[in-house]
Amino acid sequence: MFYDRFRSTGYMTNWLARLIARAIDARLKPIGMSSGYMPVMFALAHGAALSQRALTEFAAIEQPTMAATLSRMERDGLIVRRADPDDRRAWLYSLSAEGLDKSIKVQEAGREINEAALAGLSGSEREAFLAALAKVVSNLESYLTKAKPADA
Amino acid sequence: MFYDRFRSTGYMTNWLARLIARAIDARLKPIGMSSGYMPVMFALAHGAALSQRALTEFAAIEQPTMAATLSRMERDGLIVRRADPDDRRAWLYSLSAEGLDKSIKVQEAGREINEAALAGLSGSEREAFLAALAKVVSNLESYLTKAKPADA
DNA sequence: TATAAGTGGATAGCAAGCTATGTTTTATGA
DNA sequence: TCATAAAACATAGCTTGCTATCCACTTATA
Repeated sequence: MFYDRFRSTGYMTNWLARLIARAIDARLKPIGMSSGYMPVMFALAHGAALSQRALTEFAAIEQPTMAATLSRMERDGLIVRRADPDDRRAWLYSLSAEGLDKSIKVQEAGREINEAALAGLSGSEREAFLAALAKVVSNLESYLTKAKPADA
Repeated sequence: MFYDRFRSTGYMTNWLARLIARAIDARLKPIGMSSGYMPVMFALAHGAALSQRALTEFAAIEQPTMAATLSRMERDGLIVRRADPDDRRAWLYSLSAEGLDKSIKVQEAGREINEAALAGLSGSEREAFLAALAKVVSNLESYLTKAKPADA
């Protein structure tokens, strides 16, 4: 029997990620935001001022991706940046008044979509699912770091 | 206690999808392919000739995304297309000799990454994980189709 | 204290998603 | 039959992600 993509972690995960992003974007677009902004909104929600580097690590994305995201968020008036007084290379980002206000809507949207996603799963099924997700992420992380030196 | 993104389906799923895509791309790039080609490679692997519409449905993506993917695959010599004799609007896509040859590598890469992803999970844990993924995808599908008419 | 190495960001260029919209052909129905 | 609706594909424009590379500034070291 050949490859059943509905039983492929890669296929299903990609599909699910796109569906969730679409659902989030549908909720956030009317208030001028989108799914890529979420990690930044969460990181800065309590008034923190973080560097691009810190935000990049928080969101677990690559630095140029974060740079582009921050640039769009600044364009949209959600964040402000000031020079880091201790390092002339760096900037410190924080939420604008508008961004702080909207960060509540972002949390609501996140909770709503997560709840819709897990509908019909029991408490223990949810626990098992989230635990498996964490395990699989960790597997892939080590798979990717292991692959690099082997090539060299 | 505030939002724990490591227990958010949306966050973890997005993270996992990116990790898997990276792992796949690392395997496929040396042979001139990438993760977005996979559904098409699978759909056409046994010599089928399908329309863009059929491929779009198979891959569960939007039509313009498939159009762009097919255009890159044609550029890379993996597929050929001929006019549909029964419908002058449509094209029929199939794998080139090179594409057919490479489709085996794609399946191998898919199996390898899926296995790496699920490492350390027991048989029943894998079953539960895949079942939960299917359930959550189906939840999101109906959430999205439900949301539209409510807005109108 | 110079120089070398390392770090924070910026930029270029591409892939893979999406929505919205246009064009051509096919199908329907009054 | 002919007008209209529907379908297949193309195109524009945007977001979010990646790798590779460069510049400027800091830090470490000979």
